[in-house]
Amino acid sequence: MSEHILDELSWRGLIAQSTDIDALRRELDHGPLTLYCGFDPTAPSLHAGNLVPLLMLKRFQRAGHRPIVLAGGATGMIGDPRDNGERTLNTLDVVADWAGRIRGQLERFVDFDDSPTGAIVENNLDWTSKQNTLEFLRDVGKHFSVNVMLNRETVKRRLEGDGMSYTEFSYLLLQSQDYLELYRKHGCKLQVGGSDQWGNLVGGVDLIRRVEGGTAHALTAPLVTDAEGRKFGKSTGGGNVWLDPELTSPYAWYQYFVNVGDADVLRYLRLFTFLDQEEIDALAKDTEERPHLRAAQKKLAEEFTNLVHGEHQTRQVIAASQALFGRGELTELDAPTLDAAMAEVPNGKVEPAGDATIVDLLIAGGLVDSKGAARRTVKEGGAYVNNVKIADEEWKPSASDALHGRWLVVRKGKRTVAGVRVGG
RNA sequence: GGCAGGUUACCCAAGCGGCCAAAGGGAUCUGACUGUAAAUCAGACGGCUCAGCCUUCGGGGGUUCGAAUCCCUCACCUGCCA
Repeated sequence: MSEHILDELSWRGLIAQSTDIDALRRELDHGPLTLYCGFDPTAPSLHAGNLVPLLMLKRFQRAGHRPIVLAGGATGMIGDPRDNGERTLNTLDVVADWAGRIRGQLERFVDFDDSPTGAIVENNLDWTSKQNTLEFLRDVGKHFSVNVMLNRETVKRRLEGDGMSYTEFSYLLLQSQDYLELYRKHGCKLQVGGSDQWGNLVGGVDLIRRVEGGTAHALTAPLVTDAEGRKFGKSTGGGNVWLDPELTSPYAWYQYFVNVGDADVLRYLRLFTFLDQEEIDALAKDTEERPHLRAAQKKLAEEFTNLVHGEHQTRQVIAASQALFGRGELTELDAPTLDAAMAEVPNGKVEPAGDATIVDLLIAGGLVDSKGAARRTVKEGGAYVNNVKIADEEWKPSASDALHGRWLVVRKGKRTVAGVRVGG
């Protein structure tokens, strides 16, 4: 007998808050339960942090339950209130475009079939757009107490700060209505989300009880932060690590997770992979005894890249990483290996190869934003070509520097690499 | 609609006529130490044809030898009043 899904979520550290968990456990034991999680199109792609609840749906599906992934085509137009101020509304076109992209990404993480556990995809715009205002105010709004809404943490903070528009204030009602809709349409009785969603989830639970007299559940996962308390999945530079390979290349994605700190890696393995306790314990031991091998980080990066970009792509980026970070000399790489590695990292080109200086190479590879920054890098001793430190701003590569006649491997600092192709 | 306060670099935030490319903190980058880790220490952190020059302090206009700093005006934000 395999372990109960709630017990698994518990040891993985995936349960932050829940409504009556014993009642939920009984429901789960009675056969397939339908559950959902919503994802608002606030960007053209999901990011790494979104995978916590998304994988949670998959875990439930594996345990014999039916997941609904909801693209927030409607809620994305309104904006969930956040602490740091009112959002700028995106145009309808933009939201629709993003919702479509995100929907495509969501679909890859759950399995669709005709069985009772086959996933369902919904978009809340489908029911929200048809609704008229009076209906909404009478049928939904009447069940919400402004007193209670004003007591929510985010609302309080916003009222003390820059205030909040009525639009964002209403967000709770929309999400609650979604849950009610899915409860009616699919018998959905569990909503999962990040712990910042708790208020929105129980809003729906209350609405279902008031309107339908039904019992529904809510379960949140902790907000994932690193050991310093920073939000998970923020790349260096502050931006998110995106699922869309156009926004974050599979190589960058892999590298991001290879570089996770020891203090975080085991937790991430529990949160983001399907490895069982035994496997994770073994990696914990490795990290303790042979930290320099970074076995846990490599496994995390491999599993996670696999999950998001597929096996083929994962093999490519691992090969590229090994080529660039391996012990061997770059000059010893054969042409196909080098070409493949260069295809994975950011790359650029210098046309009249003869005149390009190290400053130009750093720019061409996209490693720096300006010539000033490039000079600074050289001055600081952080510029390398083919793993050789370049200390002179005026340095120019000679023809023989180009590996296999075409590539210069330009590096800034210890681990940021780009390929620069020379000549035509 | 009235009154008051505010809008400074990636973020927070000082500056209130010259010594301001603009204090301080955070973030970020580089170096040292390491393990493509963390912590720590050091440096950097608008752009360029870089010992000099150019463009920035919500937008526009003005005063002045000189303005982020003073005046006018527009926009937006917040609060109180209507």
